[in-house]
Amino acid sequence: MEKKSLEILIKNTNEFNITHILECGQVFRFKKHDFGYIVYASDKKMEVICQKNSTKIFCDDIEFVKNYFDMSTNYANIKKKLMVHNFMQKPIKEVYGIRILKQLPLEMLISFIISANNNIPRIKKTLEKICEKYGTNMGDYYAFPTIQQLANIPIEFFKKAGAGYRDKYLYETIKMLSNGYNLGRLYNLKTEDARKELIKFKGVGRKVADCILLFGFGKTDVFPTDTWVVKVYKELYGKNLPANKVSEHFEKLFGENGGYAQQYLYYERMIRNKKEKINDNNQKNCTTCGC
DNA sequence: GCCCAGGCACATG
DNA sequence: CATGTGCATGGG
Repeated sequence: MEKKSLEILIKNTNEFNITHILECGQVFRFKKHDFGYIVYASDKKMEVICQKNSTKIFCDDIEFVKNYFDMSTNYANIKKKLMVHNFMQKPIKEVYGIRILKQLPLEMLISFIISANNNIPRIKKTLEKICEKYGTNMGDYYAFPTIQQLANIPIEFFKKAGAGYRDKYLYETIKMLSNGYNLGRLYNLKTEDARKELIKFKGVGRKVADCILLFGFGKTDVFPTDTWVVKVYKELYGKNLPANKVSEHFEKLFGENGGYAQQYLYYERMIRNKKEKINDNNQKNCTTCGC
């Protein structure tokens, strides 16, 4: 019983670049293929075909796709506002076309608890194992587990899946959820109040809460600060500041567009590090040119 | 072996 | 309020 697959065609512009959207660290359940990507979100699967001038997305629910990729927001307008600040120009030019995906709050809560002091490949692997074992079988993929399904997971499984010491944070958080905590209520709270609520969960501090607020609840006035953004601040202002102070600084500077600015700064800094590493390795391995 | 990764909980000044 | 420490685990 194959479901009918519908198609949406999106022109590649400075406001839509599928690689930058997926690789900028806001989403973990996707796989790269030679034709493009397959993206899994809540209980949906999206097949992304990359072409020269456009991107095709196949899914059985086109309205879901439009909402997921935030297609009703005017990104050109947002970028214009961000580029008032000179230091934003390079990141926006380098990693153009980022959009903030509208993801499932439950999936963000679990994903970003796992993300703390972790690396992206391992975060991906851990989430994949959880979905494969406990998510609903959708035929050729697995949905993200519901609260009821998550509540069936023994704590040992989280460690086996690679969550490490975060196993107890996941277990405690899921217990709170299955005892009736209403995550959806946070949509209607002001950012500051919603953040206080999220920090009540084990394994959720300021940074993890801000990622959930931005990627799960669409609160674009938050500016999540991780180790890379701390480096960005150091490079811009010449001094180190604790992460919460860095967040406060940029949230004041960018206001309602802080989340968009953060994605550009975070991703550009991370890409730059990756390039530097490759250069270092090339130098080490180079035995012929004497460089 | 070392250091680091989309930090947090917890203990202590 | 601020600062310091331990933490599972895999990759470079």
